[in-house]
Amino acid sequence: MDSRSLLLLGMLKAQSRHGYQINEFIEHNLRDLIPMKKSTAYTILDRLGEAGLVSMVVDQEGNRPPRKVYSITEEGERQFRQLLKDNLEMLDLKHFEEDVGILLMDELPIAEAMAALREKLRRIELEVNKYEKVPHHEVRPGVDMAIDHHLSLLKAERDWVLRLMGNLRTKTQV
Amino acid sequence: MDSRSLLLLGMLKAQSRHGYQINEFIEHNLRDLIPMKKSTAYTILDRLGEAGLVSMVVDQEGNRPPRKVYSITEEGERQFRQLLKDNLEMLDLKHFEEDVGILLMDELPIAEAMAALREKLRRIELEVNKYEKVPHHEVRPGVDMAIDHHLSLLKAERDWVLRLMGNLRTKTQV
DNA sequence: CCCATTATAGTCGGTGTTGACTATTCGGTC
DNA sequence: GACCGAATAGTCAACACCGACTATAATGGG
Repeated sequence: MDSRSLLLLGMLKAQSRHGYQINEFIEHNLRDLIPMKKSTAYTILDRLGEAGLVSMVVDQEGNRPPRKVYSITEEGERQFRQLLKDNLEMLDLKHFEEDVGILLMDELPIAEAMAALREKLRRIELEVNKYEKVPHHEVRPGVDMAIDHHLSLLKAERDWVLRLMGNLRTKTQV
Repeated sequence: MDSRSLLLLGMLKAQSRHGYQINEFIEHNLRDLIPMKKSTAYTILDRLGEAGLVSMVVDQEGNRPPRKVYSITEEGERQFRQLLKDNLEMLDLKHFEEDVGILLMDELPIAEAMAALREKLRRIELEVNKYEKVPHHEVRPGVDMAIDHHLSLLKAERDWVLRLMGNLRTKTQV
């Protein structure tokens, strides 16, 4: 996925880091936004290295386990810029696993479907509350924007489920 | 992915079909909603067969290539019902590749970022128009609901991008 | 009569991702 | 002084999914 390369290049553009730092940052700051695991990060770092977009030097302090410090190259910065523009233009059409349930909903008694949708709504509310309580992120203004994005779509989902439940209710009464 | 098993079980619950029919239906009716490819469908059908949730009989007509007709079993129907309830309750938290770009947006001159966002907006509009023109689906009312779902979220995305562009514009003027 | 298309069945290798695992050193706690 | 957790580095097998490929028979257009 290109967005993962973009993320790593972006992190290294801000400053060179060693692997542990990179994975720490992702785990602590981006966990819900872009879940990328350690092993994936290492794979992609290798690939970026082979492509000459990042370089790596070993940094040994005393007897400590050595750190491998990754930096972005000039070619990497060019690529980064292009990837970033592509990403901003991109409309990533998602396919929703939930739609399968929607599609087949009429195979279930309405009462059970409604119960399931109520549960879903509860989960959405929980998630909305969680994100609304997240404090502002100082270092990267982008983090706030991404969270706002998340929230907007969660709320749209909530509204849609509410509308759907309304429709089902009137249909039952007919 | 469980939703793919659910889809196949649901299709076979409505009626037994042979592999070609299944893939045809998905390709013609669900292409944008749940993009599942032939090879994946066969893999999952095999797995469902091993688990005893579907059965298969060969149906040879004359000299034609034989058809393998898949049917749902009783155990399959039980599983289907459970999977459907799970799916309706599910809140599938998506991770948005676009958020990587949002996150790193401040690495790009504002003019370029705005241009990219305008392009993105254009793509959203195209997609909205496309879906708004899709006629009602007679067989499965669920298809209409799923499309409505899609549209709701697309419009939420559009609104969010518009808001973001508004923010950027005022920020530039400060 | 030939050829392209459609109806029918898959298979198989490659890609991206992850979870679980393995090492080593240092700085504290019991 | 023994032991645990955090800091540091990865590796590797397994999984889901897909794209490209292979086969055969009937059918219809030229």
